[in-house]
Amino acid sequence: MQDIMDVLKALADETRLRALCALRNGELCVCQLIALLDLSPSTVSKHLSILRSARLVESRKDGRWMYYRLATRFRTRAAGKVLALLFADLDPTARIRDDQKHLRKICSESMETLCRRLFCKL
Amino acid sequence: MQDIMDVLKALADETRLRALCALRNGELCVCQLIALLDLSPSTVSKHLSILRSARLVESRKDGRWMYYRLATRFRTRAAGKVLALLFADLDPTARIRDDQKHLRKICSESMETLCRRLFCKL
DNA sequence: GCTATATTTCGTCGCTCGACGAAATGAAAG
DNA sequence: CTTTCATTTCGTCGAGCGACGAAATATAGC
Repeated sequence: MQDIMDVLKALADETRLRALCALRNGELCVCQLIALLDLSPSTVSKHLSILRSARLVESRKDGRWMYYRLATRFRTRAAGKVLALLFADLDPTARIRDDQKHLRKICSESMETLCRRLFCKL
Repeated sequence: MQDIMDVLKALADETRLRALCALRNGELCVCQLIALLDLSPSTVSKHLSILRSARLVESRKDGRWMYYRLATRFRTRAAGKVLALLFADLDPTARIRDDQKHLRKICSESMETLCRRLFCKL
């Protein structure tokens, strides 16, 4: 029951749904998610830790960058299928379409220049 | 997006999941749900109004009793399927099994005697 | 070993949420 | 039409959540 509740509570937040949708096309660095979601690094990090606790995402550290991706094996039987259903419903929403467009722009940039823009106040 | 969020937020609460599971076998009166969930009438009523706002349940008034049942048509395409997946995962949990047992006892009683026990403090 | 930098942790603030009791509503029974 | 009773609405309180900035952590490059 707790596992199921963790998953549902993790899903019951628009920002986290946006992050999950963004990860559909493959792993992303935290700084790319910060740029996409337009929130403070600490806030984004907290959201990602909630998603990871629910086993909806997995993470991998590479040098100074931390990459997050959708989980491959889920904690509850339903989680994967629920996620697929949610994605189908979320795909056509304006917010997610905007995010996809925004994400393409973000990913076209190198991570060094992205981080420079994010952290050094230019 | 708001529709999807309403559904997910409605599902992200253990009490409301228990209520939904209880309604799988057919409609129930508010007083039966009060007895099952062991919460104050106002609290249960509030939970049910949240489920109704999300279009996960429908209601029907019959005399002095208000009956709630699972919705037949859902607001979002995913909702019905998500619910089915959740039920499959919830069914084997201890909490839901206890509720099923408890519910059989509650439903074996007439609503008059049930309400008498609930409201008149005997 | 420092320094710079990407991310997380911690503490705090304001808001939402779930709980309740009291009061309001509305249908039934007398 | 008044009373009774099932349910909902309202107001409030405490707990949890999402936001942030500051400080801590960890890795890369000098």
